[in-house]
Amino acid sequence: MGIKGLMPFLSDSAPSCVKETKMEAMTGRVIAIDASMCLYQFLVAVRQGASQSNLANEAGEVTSHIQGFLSRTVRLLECGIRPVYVFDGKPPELKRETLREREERKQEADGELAAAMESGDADAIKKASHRTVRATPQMNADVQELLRLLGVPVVLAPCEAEASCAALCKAGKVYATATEDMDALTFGTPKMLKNLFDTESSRTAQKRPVFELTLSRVLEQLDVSMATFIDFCILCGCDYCGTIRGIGPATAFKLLKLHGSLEAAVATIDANKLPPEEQWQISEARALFSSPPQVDPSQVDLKWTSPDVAGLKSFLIDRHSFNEGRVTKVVERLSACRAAGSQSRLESFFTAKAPKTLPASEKFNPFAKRAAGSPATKRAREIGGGSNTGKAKVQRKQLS
DNA sequence: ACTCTGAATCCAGACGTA
DNA sequence: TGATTCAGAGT
DNA sequence: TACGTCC
Repeated sequence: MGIKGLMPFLSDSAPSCVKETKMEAMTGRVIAIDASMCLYQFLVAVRQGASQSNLANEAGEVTSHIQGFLSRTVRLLECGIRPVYVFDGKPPELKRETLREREERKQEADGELAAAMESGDADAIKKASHRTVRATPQMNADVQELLRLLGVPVVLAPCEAEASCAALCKAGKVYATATEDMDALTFGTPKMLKNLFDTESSRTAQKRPVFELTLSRVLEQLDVSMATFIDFCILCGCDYCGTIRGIGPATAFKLLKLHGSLEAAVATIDANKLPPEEQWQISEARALFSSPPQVDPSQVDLKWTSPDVAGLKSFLIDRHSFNEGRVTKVVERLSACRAAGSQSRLESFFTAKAPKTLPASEKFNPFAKRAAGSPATKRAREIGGGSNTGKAKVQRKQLS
């Protein structure tokens, strides 16, 4: 979920916070990853056959998530990235309504799935089954065991994973948080990576680059404090409050600039357009974003160790019916990158990156008129890091 | 006229082989 | 669930 | 690159 419409808004209004990069550029870095989100994605994506069923072991237990985590993690390690997987804890009370709605939709999908199976409509089965996915405690335990065997650190967040990722990043324990969820920024992650796992797959031809977002640049170019940014995100719409019809990022930002505080901005809105009281706990949402329950980074000891080969084989082959030959290959890949695993980045000499201040002229003005005329203004994908020398690198091939 | 929101729609991993 | 596209409401 | 397979 995250913050409604935040990414397009930042691309347009604070382009200097977005930098294009590649996974290969992350070699030697420690990256925090929202494990619960990965788990969900693997369950949705790793499927097969007309019935779109998950992979399963001989006992009939789903193994899609194990397959997904295994191959992705090996890929990261081969790339010299040191991943830290952060698991969700107990969801905050404020999220209750969001979770209730989500569960409601899943139950609807359950019904649709049953109906589709009845009628044998393969297409409908496929669509409905993707919406009925639920991550079970057992699946979380499976993944944690796998990661332990791989020698990759696991962090159990007390509450939202994104909040603990942010804490680790603020403390300098990780370089960035890799997530698709924009509220990582709202939780205060200094750096986040978006699309890190996008594969250069063929079909869609839309190989999006990895985006590196820098929170300090967001605040600088939008010319707001962190507190105001949090208020802005709440007004845009987040998991913890309802949304206000007719208010999106652009309007939300103008209102905050005009009136200073969230309360003052909201006071100018027709009262019966606001969500009901119980879904509009502004100050509670604000508190959750600014000081959420999170791990204490000083208590977290991150270690990457050699894999427990025997344990890994037993877990994958005996317990989960993986093919022995394939597992052997995975183990070989792991030991191959182990040698390169301790490599650290050798770039600190060059990157004495001067924290160049953004010229006032480049600060976002929400009241300025848009540059008219340019026909390509529609979706200006200027994400070149704001450098004015940046030629618009338009390399999009539009066939047909 | 222009901009924005919100509903509708499509899609969702990673690997190896041919 | 997110990204993208389109229609229509709001300004 | 396109497509089938992983369990």
